[in-house]
Formats: sequence, structure tokens, C-alpha cells
Amino acid sequence: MDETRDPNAAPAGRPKGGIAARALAARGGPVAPNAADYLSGLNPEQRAAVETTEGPVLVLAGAGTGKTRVLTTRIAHILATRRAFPSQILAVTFTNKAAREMKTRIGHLVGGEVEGMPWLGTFHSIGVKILRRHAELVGLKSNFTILDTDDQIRLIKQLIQAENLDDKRWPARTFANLMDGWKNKGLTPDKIPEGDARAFANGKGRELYRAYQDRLVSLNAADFGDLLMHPIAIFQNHPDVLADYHKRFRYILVDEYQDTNVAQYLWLRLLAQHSAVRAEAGQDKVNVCCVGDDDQSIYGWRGAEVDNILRFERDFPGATVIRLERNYRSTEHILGAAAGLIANNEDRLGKTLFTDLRDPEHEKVTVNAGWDSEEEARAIGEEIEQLQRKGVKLNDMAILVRASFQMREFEDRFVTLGLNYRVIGGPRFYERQEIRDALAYFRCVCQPADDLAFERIVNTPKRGLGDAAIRLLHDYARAKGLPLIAAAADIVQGDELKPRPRAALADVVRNFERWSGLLSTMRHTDLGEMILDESGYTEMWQADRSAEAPGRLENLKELIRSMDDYESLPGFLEHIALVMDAEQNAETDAVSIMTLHSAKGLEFETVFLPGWEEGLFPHQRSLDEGGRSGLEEERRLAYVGITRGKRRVKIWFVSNRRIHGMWQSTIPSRFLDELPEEHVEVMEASASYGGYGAGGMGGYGASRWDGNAFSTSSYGTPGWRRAQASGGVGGYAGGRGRAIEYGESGVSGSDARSRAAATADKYIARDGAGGRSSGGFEEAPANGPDRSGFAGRLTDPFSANRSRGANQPPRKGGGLYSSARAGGPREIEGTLVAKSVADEPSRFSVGDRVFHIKFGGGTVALVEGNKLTVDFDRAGQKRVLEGFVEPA
DNA sequence: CGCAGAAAAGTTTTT
DNA sequence: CTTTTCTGCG
Repeated sequence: MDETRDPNAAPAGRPKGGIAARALAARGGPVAPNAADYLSGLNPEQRAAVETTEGPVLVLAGAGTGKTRVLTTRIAHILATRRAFPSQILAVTFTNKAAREMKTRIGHLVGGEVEGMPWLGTFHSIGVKILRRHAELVGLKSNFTILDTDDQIRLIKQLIQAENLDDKRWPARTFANLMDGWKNKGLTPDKIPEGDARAFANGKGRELYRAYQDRLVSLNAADFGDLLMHPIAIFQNHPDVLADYHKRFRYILVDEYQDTNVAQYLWLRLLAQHSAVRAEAGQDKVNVCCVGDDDQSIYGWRGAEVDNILRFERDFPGATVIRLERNYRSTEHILGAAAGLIANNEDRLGKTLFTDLRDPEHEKVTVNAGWDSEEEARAIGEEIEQLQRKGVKLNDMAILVRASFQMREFEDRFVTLGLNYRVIGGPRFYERQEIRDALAYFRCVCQPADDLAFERIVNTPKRGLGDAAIRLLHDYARAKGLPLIAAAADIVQGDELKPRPRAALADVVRNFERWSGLLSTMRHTDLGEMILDESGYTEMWQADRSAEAPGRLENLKELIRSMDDYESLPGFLEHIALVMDAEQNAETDAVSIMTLHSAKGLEFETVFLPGWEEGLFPHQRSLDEGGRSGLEEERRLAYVGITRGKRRVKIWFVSNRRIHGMWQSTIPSRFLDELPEEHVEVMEASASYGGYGAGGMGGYGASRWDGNAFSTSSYGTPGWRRAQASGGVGGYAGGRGRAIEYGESGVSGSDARSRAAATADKYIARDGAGGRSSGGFEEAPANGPDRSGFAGRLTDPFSANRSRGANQPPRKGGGLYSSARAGGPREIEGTLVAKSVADEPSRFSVGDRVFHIKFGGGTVALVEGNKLTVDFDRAGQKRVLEGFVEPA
């Protein structure tokens, strides 16, 4: 489809290309005279990327090389040189955040008067815009509803049940994911591979997909995937429509090109292909500029194709390729570590980042070992506090985790420390139950055919409309081919329903009729409030005594408040369906906790990277499902993580991690071995020993993390050995923070509340208050005693350490090692369970001194069979199994 | 019909 | 360990 283009045209054949070429030639020299303000301060490559406006351009922008700056300046340049009006530029990003940022920055560059840029947005928001204009071409009305995942799954579940399939055996969620994959690949029901179609529900996959799409049309709805799929179909089947867009878009820009999936690629290629319309307008080449970094492609799992960026030059012959390799963000050590790591990947276009930020004072990337994830959280917490004391802002620090379950431990810890934190990318504002309920009301008012929304709220708050009533309503609606709400209006006229539910339903119908009538006359914010009040929804939460109810009411208020930014209720609904992220308030100083994925594009002074262990990072599932390319994606994720740091990057790994409530032993990540020695410092001991900051380790070799003998394993680090030496049985003379640990004993009651608040309101920064009802000993560093016990008892610590499935970190005595033998005692879910010793007389009697691996030394207060009640010196009174203590 | 308690299942990353 | 779903009772 690019045949009309002149393959022999020089890459920079257009007049502006000449300037770019000169700029390139003048590399390092003074900027050209009369250069516009916005161009000054760009380095030669950046400038070329900005000024090469004509023809296809691929900008390979490494981490921290000013990618966003190039994109925004390029748009500003196009506008300033009057090459195009704002409405003639198509600029696509992946996230709303990126789109917003670009808008503001362009505003700053151009002087703020560019209100326009109607075509700057995410793939999805632009997709909606296109689809609204031509909805009828795919059987929708232009006021179609956008379904989110939740609606989607409920709908699929109905379809599965309608097919008389077991929705347990074939979960709707699985099918939603499957279908999502198809849509990411741009596959319509007739195009999906036979194997995929068979894989679900005994070969009914294709049928289900088709039924789902039909149902969406009858609901006048589109899901996220459709926002791309429908426009593609429209472009393919209606050349006149496509030609219209070709005429419109003179310049196309794409951010994060490495993350585009097949559907997005098809969409883009249709818009960016050369055409008669373009030739007529005097364009001999398409002015498309894609910016990306193949080393930061981390969304392969959701269909992104790195190939798209790798084959750009094939797709757009004669493309100019510009590499941005000068990094303005990180120190030489951070870049060096990242470079050494990413060099292990084979599939790359290859870039070498360099920086002028060199200084002997710069800290190397540190690698820290910890015993278990609790210690990791504790030590990182302390390090954060210490940096804070040195004057580093919490806002400048971030903890980037591989998987979201890792966040909890940090949250717990920070709550007890009273350290401000914010979780980014948690449950999104618009995905909260109360918000979705409220929106369902609004949707019903605006779109009476929105059955999914109606179903959601017909009995919320409780109106006595149970299964029986709903089923009757459904059957009636299906029989008559009516939307549910219309069916309800009919049904309340008859006597099929019992008086009580009939009255309730009639009330609902009457309410919706009234609200719909007010839609055109009343201010939408007032109407919104009115709906929530009159429906009893507000009241429902006011009556709710649970901990999260006040927060929910607060969220509802915020929802009404945010409606003010939009002109109408439908306009508001359109907006919220797409904008998934709620704004964070950056006013409070708080540490950010987020996944590595959501950290892309961000930067922090100090970055903590916990959990570098095999199985977690690289994640087992990526390895299992993705093989080598899966591993490479994980490595890119690690690369992204490291390159977020400006001055300090601190990597952690631990030997024991609790996954699904089960303690598992872990071995250090292979990525640690790939970090070049000269940029990395291995910390002597964990921060909780107060040992960080001191020198590195001597025998720094390839097998330093994962040798299979004790001395060469990770436990062979000097810090580790010192910890062992200093931490004799019961003799742990801990570092700082102990007073805090034990001071918390007995604090209770506030725990449940603060936890509930933490879950309900994750995305809002708050200061942590309250302790843990479980008592301070839970917080006590388990390190010293554990380690020494470990080292002293097990003949083959490493193999024991590798064992899986224990419910507690390996410990001596009744720990993992002995439970591996038949009949040994085991600890299950924190409750001590004896297997075979129940009837035997106890080895202990009241008054005996005993030692417990976690609680330390204590005195036996009571003996009941094999269960002891022990007054521990530090942990207080606890009931334990005698298998877990031994005479001291 | 609604609620509360108990059992069961599920757990990477998300526009 | 948490969240969701089912069951049984009021």
C-alpha cells in the first residue's frame, strides 16, 4: 500500500530535512542563528527529530533522553512554522497521563493559545471519537456506551449461561481475556484461529465471540477492544471515510511505539498509508513520526509487538531514523548498570546511553540481601527515613515492585512507621464499587437501553427485587425484545409481580422517567446529586456502619464535583469511560509505591527495587509462557526499573518470601549477576543492621549470588557472615529501630480500621497511624536468631533453603527441615498443629527456660499436652507447640 | 427475600 | 492470605 511512494527519495529530501541535516552536521557546534526559542537547548539529535517534519521518522529514544520534549517540541515546531493547524495533527499516546502532559507542555511552548489539538489523545479516546462519527457504519448509534471490564464479564457470564455451559468450568473472566487477546490482534470472530476457537467451551469460542458482539450491538455498546476494531473495519470497508482522514491528518505522531499491538498497528497503518488524497495534497511521503524505545517494551503480554518498531523502516521505506542516546536523567553508575543488564538481550536495535553526569561522589547501584520480605520492608523503611532525615523529599523516592502483592508489606510497614506513602495504580477511582453504581444510574438516565447498567442498580440499594423478580423481568424483556427498563415499565402495569416488588419496580421506573425528563433542563451536577439522593443510594452508604462507608461517600462527592468539569451528563460519561486514572494529589510529601509497569515514563531521585528473586523477577509465569522472549521482556522491565532512578538505585533480594500465605525459599535473580561489577556495590548487610554505607565485598564473582554451597551462596557475603557471628542464639543485639518494634506491643484496635482505610483508599496519600493488633513481636527482627539457628543446625542449609511449601520461613527445630520428615510438627496458617505427639507427655514442665526461633527466650508458664504457654522475654505470652521450642 | 457466616478459589503486569 | 461465592437460617 506504499507503492506510490518514491523509494529513491533521499531520507531528508524535503526542504526541512535540509535544515535537519545541517543541524546534524553541526553536531556539537553552536545552534543556528535565528533559531526559534523552543529549539534552543535541544541537542543536535533532538533537534533533528524536531525539524525533520516531512516523511517518516523513527526516533529511538532511550530512557531519559528527552523523548517527551522532542515530541512536544516537534508539534510546537509544526504549529509555529504554520505547517499545519492543530486540528490537522494526530498525536497518539498510550496513557491519559501522557496525553495530558503533552497537552500542557505544548501549551507552554506555544504560549497557551493552542486550545485545540482535538486529535491528541490515547488510541482509545481517538478511537471513540472516530467511532462516534461513523457509528452507524458498524450498526451502533453515536451515543453508544463504552463497557468496561466489569460490564464485559457480567455480559459474558450471561452468554455462557445462556449456552447452558458451566460457568465454573468456563469462567467468564478467562473468556474475556481470550477475547481481549483476539481484539488486540485485530481478529474478528471469523478470523480467529481454529485452535483458539476450540480452546474454550468445547469449541464454542467462536460462537461465543460472535454472540457477544451481537449482544453489544443490541445494547448499543462497545468494549475497549472495539474502540480500535470498529474504526479499523470502518477504514477498511469505507475508503471514502478513510480518505477523509487522510485529508485531515497532515502530521501523525505516535508515542511509545514499541507498545503498539497489532490492532493499533493496523489502525495506524491505515491512517498513515500513502494515498491518492495525500498525493493530491502535494505530500509525496506520509509525515509520520514514531517515538519509542525497544528496550522499554514491557507490554508483550497484552499484545504489544516489539516487531512493530523493529520493522518500521520496512513499513515506511526511506524513513529517517534518529537515535537519542544522551541521557539527562541518571548517573553513570545507574546507566552503566542498566546498560550491562540490557546487553544480555538479543532482540534489540541497540543503543548506548551516555551521560555527562559523572562524579566520583556518585553512589553506585547497591545490591542488598535480606532474610525475608518483612526484613526487606523494614530495612527499606529505615533507609527511607534516613534519607528523609538527610533532607531528601519523600516525593523523590519510589519503591518499584514486580507484582502488586509485594506492595502490601511495604504498606503495612509504613503504616506502623507513620511514613507517608501513596500507591499508584491501585484500584482506580472509576472502578470503585460506589462510583460504578453511581455511574450506572447516570447511564440508565442517559441511555435507557443500557441493560447492564440497569441490572447493576435495579436492586441497589436493596428494594426487595430479588432473583425471582429480576428473572421475570429478563424473560419479559427477551420475549418482547425490549430493553430492561422498558420491560419494567410494562410489567408494573400488569399483575405478574407480587405487590411488593411491583411497587418497588414501579418506583424505580417512575424515578428514571422523571430524571430523564430533567436531563435537558437541570444542571447535570445537581441532577447527579439528586439521582443519588432520591434513589436512596446516598442513604444506603450513610446507613452503612462499615469502615469504608465514609470514604465511599467522600468518593461520591468527588464524583459529583468532577462532573462540574464537563458540560453535560453524557459528556461526562464519555469522559470517565476512557480516563481510567484519577489524579493524584502531589501536595503531600509521600513515598510512591507502584509496579514497574506503571513506573514507565517516571523518574525519581531514589529508586528502591525490591524482590529481585528468581520466580518473582524474572516472573515464573513470563518464563513459562514466554520462553526466551519472556525472559527478555522481564529484563527490559528490570532495565526500566533501574533507569527510573536519577541518583540512587537500591536493589534488594531476600531468601524467603511469602506467596499466597506460604513461605517459599527463593534464590537471587539472575539479573543481579548481569549487573556490571564496576557500577554495583554489594552491601554488607541489610539496613536493619545499620551496616549499609560501608565497603563492598571482596570476592565478587559470577556465582556470587547463587552458588550451591553455603560459602558461595548469597549467605556468603561478609555482611551475612557477620550477622551470623554477631547474632548468636538469643544474642541478637539489634540495630536501630528496636524501640519502635517493641513499643508497639499491645497496640490494638486501630489496626483493623487503618487496614480497612488502607484498602479502601489506597490511592490517596495518608499518614500511617495505629499499630498492629498482633503485637510487637511480629515486628521483631527475626534475623539474628533465625540465622544463627539456621546455620547452626542444618547440615545442608542450602538445600533446606530451597525447599518449597513451608508455611513459615525456614527455622530450626520444628521448622522446615524436620517437617520434611514424616510426622514432624508443622505450622499451618499461624496455628500450631502437631501431627503425632499429641498423647506423649511433654518434655517440658512449668518454669523451664526455653528458646523459640521467632520469639526468643522465655519461661514455660503452662503445659497442656504438647502445647505450651510460654512467657517470652521479649514477645510476651504466647501459646506454642513444644516442637517449636527447645530447652535453653 | 436478605443477611451472615462458612467454604472455596485465586493470585503479574493494564490501555 | 484475601476475596468471592455458596449455603442455610431468620
